[in-house]
Amino acid sequence: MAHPRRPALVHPEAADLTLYAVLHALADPTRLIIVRTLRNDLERACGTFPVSVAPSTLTHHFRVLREAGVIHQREEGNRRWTTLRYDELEARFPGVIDTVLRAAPA
Amino acid sequence: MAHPRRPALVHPEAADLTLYAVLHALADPTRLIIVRTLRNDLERACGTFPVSVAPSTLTHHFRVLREAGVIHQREEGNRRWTTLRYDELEARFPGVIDTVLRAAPA
DNA sequence: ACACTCGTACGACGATCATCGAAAGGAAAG
DNA sequence: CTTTCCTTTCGATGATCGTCGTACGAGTGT
Repeated sequence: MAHPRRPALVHPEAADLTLYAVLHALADPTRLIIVRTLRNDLERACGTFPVSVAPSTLTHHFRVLREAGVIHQREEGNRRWTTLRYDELEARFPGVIDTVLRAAPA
Repeated sequence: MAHPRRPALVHPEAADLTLYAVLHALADPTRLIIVRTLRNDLERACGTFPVSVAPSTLTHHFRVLREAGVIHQREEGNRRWTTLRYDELEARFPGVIDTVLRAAPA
């Protein structure tokens, strides 16, 4: 029994986010693609992001983003739906997401 | 003869900067203190930053910032003077520095 | 029941990280 | 010349990172 039950998804409170964790989460090409995609489309399933890494690597990046408070994930049947915690990030670190996305390569 | 001559300080061209390296450089409390200090005061000597790490650790952080293109350093006698490459950063990644500094804890 | 899909958990790998102490260089001051 | 000061290089440490293959669990659909 490797994983007896899917562990509950942990999302830090908005007040507990640190700028360092957010910046570190954004400082990676694959994760920045994820964030930019979510900034355009509201919600997406894990497998539908235009990235080119192995599935297990993608899971790792989602965890980094989730634990930094950048994304929110909810489960629905077989899929895991992901959204950007844009409003909370904007309230806590105003302008950071959009400024970084605007500076990021296309 | 450990270091026969002080190696010339390497500063990347503004066009060669990557957002990932800049974000990674900013994603550290000590380095963010350095950047904020330089945003206020134009130029400072290495030893005059309000940080609490060992001198050799400080040298490491300056190298990370320098190689990411965030700061510029010049030697003068015994001291090494450091400046923020603000105009170049602003031209390449508009708003990133100030937005991050505004979001950073005091 | 069966196969298929979606996404994860568990190692494992080499690479990089932040930190420090010790030693040393060069410059300045005595 | 000798001492002191500023900052570096080197080497080491333990931690974390990004990547992947493999195995698996839970849902979906036939």
